[in-house]
Amino acid sequence: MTDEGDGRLERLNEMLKRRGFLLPAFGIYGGAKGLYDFGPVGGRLRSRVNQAWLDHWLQLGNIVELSCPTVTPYEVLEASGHVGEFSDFMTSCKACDEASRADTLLEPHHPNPDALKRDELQALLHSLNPECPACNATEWSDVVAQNLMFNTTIGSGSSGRAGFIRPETAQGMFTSFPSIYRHFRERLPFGAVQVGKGYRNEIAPRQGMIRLREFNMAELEYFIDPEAPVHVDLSHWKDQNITFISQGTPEFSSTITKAHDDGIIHHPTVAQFLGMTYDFLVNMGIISSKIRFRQHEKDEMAHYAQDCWDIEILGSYGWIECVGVAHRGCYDLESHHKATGKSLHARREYAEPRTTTIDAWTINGATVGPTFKALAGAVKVAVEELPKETEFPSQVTLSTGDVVTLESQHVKPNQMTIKETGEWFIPHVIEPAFGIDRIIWHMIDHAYHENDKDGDVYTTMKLQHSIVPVDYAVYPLFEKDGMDDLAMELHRSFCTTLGVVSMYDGSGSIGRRYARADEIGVPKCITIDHQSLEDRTVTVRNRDNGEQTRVSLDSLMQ
RNA sequence: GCGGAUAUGGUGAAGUGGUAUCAUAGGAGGUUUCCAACCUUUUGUCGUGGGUUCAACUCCCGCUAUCCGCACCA
Repeated sequence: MTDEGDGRLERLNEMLKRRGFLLPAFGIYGGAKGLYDFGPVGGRLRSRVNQAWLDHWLQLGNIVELSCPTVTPYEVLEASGHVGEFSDFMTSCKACDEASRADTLLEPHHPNPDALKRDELQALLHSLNPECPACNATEWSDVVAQNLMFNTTIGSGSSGRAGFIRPETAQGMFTSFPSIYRHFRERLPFGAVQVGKGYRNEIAPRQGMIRLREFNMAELEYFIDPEAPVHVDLSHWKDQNITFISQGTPEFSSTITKAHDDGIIHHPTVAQFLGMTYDFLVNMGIISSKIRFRQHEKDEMAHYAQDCWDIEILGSYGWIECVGVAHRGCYDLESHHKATGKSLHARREYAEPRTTTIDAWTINGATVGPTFKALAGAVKVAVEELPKETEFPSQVTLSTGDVVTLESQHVKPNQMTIKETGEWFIPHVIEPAFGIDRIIWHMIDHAYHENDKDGDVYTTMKLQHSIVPVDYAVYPLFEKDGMDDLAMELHRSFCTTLGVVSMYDGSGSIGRRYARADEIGVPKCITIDHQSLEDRTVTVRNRDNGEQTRVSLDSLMQ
């Protein structure tokens, strides 16, 4: 086998271009860094993976699909924290105007300038005055954050509004929370999924499909009541051994079920989603031994996250993070709630209504007001805290420090019963976020097989049948004697069947056509030969073992 | 972003101061009753902008992109 041999990655990339899986975008203009086309073959593959992903999560039964805009107002991403965090700190030389990264300038003077905050960088820059690499001057402008999001203006001219092209799909689902909440009759838990594009203006996109400036992502935002008991059956994953890396531990093998029982995975829903993610990846053809779950270190996690896992896949570029499953707490909804003042709460009804009986004193507004004027508010608070046995007149110390004497005319008995049937809270969010491009890359990487055939490399794409770009290739053995007509009839029949992709190929020898089909992973090739003309039977060739079976044409056309 | 290398048909590569070669792939025709066969024929190329020159794919400079390190990486 030449599977791990030298140059495999180069041959794979060359094939992906030649066959139209993946190509540099805008190639006739020289290409554009970090931007890729899914070509004539890859386009179909991508859309099938997207659909498979949606179908997988919709199985939960309480999930809706959303599609939110990529163009997003500035304020949304400011509230979410992206404006602050997706940035590099830049400064410019006052003499020559050359822009430099502040942390880079300070590298000779500080052990770890990356870790500094903007103000610290600026203070250090202005005290040390490093030389400009371009002109050797030592005067620097204030440090500004240069954002890694693509910014844009929504609308034009003076009425234009600052915005960004979204760096993730999640924010649209958070800002849609009220309508999702209403859709689900105000009953948690529920979730929203979205498959779409995200954009990050990376400084250095690298490694083909691994770091892109425009990428396909798929996210689920699952909203839960943090106090509600969770009923999740994790027994489904009790037998699958998976490699884990937990906080502060070396690699070890366990199952999702056990990792949750051991308290390594903190939340049962996180465990469930890790299991569902594992199932999805394996269904897509990812080799199970090349999947591992890595838990974020405490200092690696975003401050609001309660638990966070990367699902990494081993491929030609090493271990690559392809999915993240994060328990984000109430951070996102709370942030948008604070920024807008709009309610992003859910209601939790008590099992039994809680009644509070008050039997004490309150103020008589008609007399307290004129008597105490500005202090009346503080008087009310103080009076309502007095025990029922209090006798008047009475001296009371207010929260302001003032001491007042209350006469009986200032107060009146306060007797009431308050009944509360529930309370409002901000739901917590558990978010599986998938990098679809990275997953597709690894599907291809794992499906790509090279065999030695008469000294040449013979390649077969052993993609899962559910997501292959082409389901059937239909060949006339020769394009004459009516074999071509019969093949075209079968091809047309396939094409009119919903969800089936068929490819007619009459060019070249039959062996060459099989080889072409193997290279893009067509599971079944159907050949019309002379016998077909007599008895309407055809040969069906299996991609993975080359075996041929003879079946009736009409059974295929149904 | 820094350092190094590279950029020639769809793909992979040679090569030269006088508009370019090979393999493979693609189209057409023929042959062949099933795994990249063969024959004929055909399509298509020097990343981009500028400079030097009678003449630049070739030399020089800029840009863009790619690859490898480093750095960065939600």
